[in-house]
Amino acid sequence: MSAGKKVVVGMSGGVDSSVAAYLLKEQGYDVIGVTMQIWQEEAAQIQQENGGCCGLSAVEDAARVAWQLGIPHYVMNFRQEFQQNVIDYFVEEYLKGRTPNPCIACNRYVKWEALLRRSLEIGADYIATGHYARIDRLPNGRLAVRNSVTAAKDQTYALYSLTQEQLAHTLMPVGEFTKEQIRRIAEEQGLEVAHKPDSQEICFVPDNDYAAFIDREAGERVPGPGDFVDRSGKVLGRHRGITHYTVGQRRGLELPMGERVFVAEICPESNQVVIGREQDILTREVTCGQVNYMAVEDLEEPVRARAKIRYNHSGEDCMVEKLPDGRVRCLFDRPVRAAAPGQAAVFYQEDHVLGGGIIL
RNA sequence: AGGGCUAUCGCCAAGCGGUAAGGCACAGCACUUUGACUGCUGCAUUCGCUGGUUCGAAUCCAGCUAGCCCUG
Repeated sequence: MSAGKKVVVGMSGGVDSSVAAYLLKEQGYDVIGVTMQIWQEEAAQIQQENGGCCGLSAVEDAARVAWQLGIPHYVMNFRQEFQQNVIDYFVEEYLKGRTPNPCIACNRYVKWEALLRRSLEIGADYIATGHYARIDRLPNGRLAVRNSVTAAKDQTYALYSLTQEQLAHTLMPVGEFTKEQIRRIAEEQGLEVAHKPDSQEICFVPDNDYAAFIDREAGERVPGPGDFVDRSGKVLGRHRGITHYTVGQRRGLELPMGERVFVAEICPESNQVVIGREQDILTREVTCGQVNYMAVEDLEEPVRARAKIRYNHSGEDCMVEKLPDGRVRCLFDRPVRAAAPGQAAVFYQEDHVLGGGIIL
């Protein structure tokens, strides 16, 4: 069934996508390696040092792996798409006092819209990535992303926005293995990237100082210092600008309140950052917009599910209900902490993705 | 320039003659393919200053300085 099928593998130069390419080739696919160029050269050089997941620096590594595997390798330029849908989005969200997840935007707009479209244009049947996730056909006929065999390496959270059409043209061969197995396969194949460190942090922010990055990108538009206030409006101190904070944050507040305090809310209009105690950042309910349904076509009735409100979240049982206006309300069995507007809430049933949306 | 009270880490705060608790803040590390959270470690050879008593004082005494309060 895989014979002759053409698949474009997005090769970042890391272990995962390298092994993905190897596995597909072994399975008989006609594999083409593609590395996406997504940001400026200068930044790429800096990033090279920390082994980013999606850097230009990766081109050389990817090309070498492709050569070793005996598959063609191309570089595609997606800088504009990345700038617009990931970087600009990231900056705009912070300016609005929200907390974006750039990986989700990158997956949706760059990997699965731009890369998939261009791959189909050049005659490919699928695109493949090195994500630790699997795609299953459910009894109801729908395609859904499912947890990888290794819960520790699950990446389904960042893939909730994929459409049926996109899923039908996607392969994720790495999802059948554990990270250790993948590294071992890379070693066995003599791939130099076998021991490359895992990527982390935001790939396009070289020094991990995202606030400074926003300062550079937004320039004049960056809001200046303002007041830290408590829930009653009492001024507690001065903050360095709302882009430096995110809901649930504790460190860096420089507020000796005698007990641990957190950012409870960010108000762009008044340029205030509301400070609260542990209990103040707990919530039982969250409303989401920009909903994508995956395991179901629509949500007729409220259903039980387990929701993750951030990438690294074990999840919390809840009731998911579609509102008349199309938004979705999530009622948790137990309070969740620091649900940040801008982050995604992804709903799971069993081990597959039911759908998800952006927290309002 | 009458009386009273207080002066211990950036903030708060234990200590009451036996050789400086704790919390918050802060820093580093760990964790982490988003921002966060979390965890671990570190953080006053010194107790407003100067003398005195004592084997030994942040703890007792005296003076000085500063702040607060009450009377003028």
